[in-house]
Amino acid sequence: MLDLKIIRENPDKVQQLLDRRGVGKYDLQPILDLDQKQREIETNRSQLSARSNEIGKLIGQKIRGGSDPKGEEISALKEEGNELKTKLGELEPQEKELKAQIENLLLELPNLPQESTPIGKNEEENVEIHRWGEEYLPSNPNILPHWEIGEKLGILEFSRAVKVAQARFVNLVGAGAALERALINFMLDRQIAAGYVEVMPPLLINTESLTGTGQLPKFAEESFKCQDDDLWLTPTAEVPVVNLYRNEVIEAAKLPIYHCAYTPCFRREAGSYGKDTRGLIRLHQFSKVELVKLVHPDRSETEHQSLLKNAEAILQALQLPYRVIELCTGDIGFSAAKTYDIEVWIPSANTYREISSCSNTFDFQARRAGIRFKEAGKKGTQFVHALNGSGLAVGRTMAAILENYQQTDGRVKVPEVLQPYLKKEII
RNA sequence: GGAGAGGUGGCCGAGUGGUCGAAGGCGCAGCACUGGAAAUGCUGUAACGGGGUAACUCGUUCGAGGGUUCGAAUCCCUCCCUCUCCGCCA
Repeated sequence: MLDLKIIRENPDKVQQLLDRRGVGKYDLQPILDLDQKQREIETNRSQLSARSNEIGKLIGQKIRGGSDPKGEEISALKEEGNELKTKLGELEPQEKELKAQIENLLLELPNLPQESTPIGKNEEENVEIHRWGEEYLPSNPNILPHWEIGEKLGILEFSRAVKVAQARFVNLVGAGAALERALINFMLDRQIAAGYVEVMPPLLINTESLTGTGQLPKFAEESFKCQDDDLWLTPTAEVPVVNLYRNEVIEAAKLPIYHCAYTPCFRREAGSYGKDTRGLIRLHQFSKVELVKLVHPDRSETEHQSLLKNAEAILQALQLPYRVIELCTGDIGFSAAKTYDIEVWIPSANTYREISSCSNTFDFQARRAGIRFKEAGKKGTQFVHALNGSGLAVGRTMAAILENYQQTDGRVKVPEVLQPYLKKEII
């Protein structure tokens, strides 16, 4: 959520930054109008409240001082109090309604792109930052797509998963299931060693949590919702993990907070019909190890860089070629001010595909979720900066391994760092 | 799901109709003492919103939302959550 005060004080600047996401997509004027009305009413209402409070105190004092509670003096004050109450009874609901309208509009506004986020209309204008591991590009010219080799090896079952659930689900068998577990453990072990504290949050999460991180109210169609409860299947661990601290005031000395979490993630993938219909790239359920940081605002850019490095380290250890791109203003997510995507080489597609997204949301999520910190001796509180990144998407990592490590005999070599986990050198 | 008890400031905890934004403690900050520190003493210390350059000032907030009253942390209603006991269950 954007700071209403900043919108009010710099409407042109805010509008200009929002326009970088797409001209004409967001209009601040309705918010400014409602805000002005709201403040007029607030000024008026608080004056009446002040008098009303004064009367209340006065009556108490007079009665204690020996005035007749049924006498004329007290009755006159009560009368005035009642008149004020009638007026307040009209103003209060108006003010409340205006505040709710402003809140609703603010919740629908995306984050402001960071100044340094490259300006662009869509993904075509993202900027490549660097590539890594071209020496590991596979030389085998006859690589089968991962879903074919997976089914051949009997470790991926798509049609049986469809029978149990529906399209875009997979069943992992034998070494497939073991590889998934190995990847999860390997990723967690590495990130724990890098300083992240592992958490296993609830996978069913409430509406307030999804609102706190920005998935709601705008993107309700992206998540699975339980019919009889106010609970949704988590689309990413970012949501439960960031919301662990919702409405908390953290001591500054406790920052930064680093968490890693393995969770299954559930996404409806509405609107992506026809894209990546085969394989592990786009499923309704997938595993992911997520990194979350809550940090002091002064450190957030440094922390963003190191978060990216932590995600990259996994691919380097697995010796999978990848590139890092910086998303342009037209492609960054709703809550993000700046995002780096890591894309891994997928030989069958002859291209790099997203395997991690590392975003700095600045105070956008913290303001929505009420995550603040207090510095000793300083008055008031500040919002933390919340950052998140995948470290990494497990299914896509498996896809990359099944292809990049595919041997000419149709078997798949196990990456060296995974061998201790899998207790196997080849699948 | 049934019965009972509870939810108060960064934390703990007192407070059953007015002088309560709320005692006391912890924590934190400043000062004194000290070579320095600890201990001790004194002082200060809620958040959010409006107005004001500022000093400051007005309002809101005691789980959430309604209600009673001139006046609610305190009384009433609904909901959420926590704890104890019972039931069910991996």
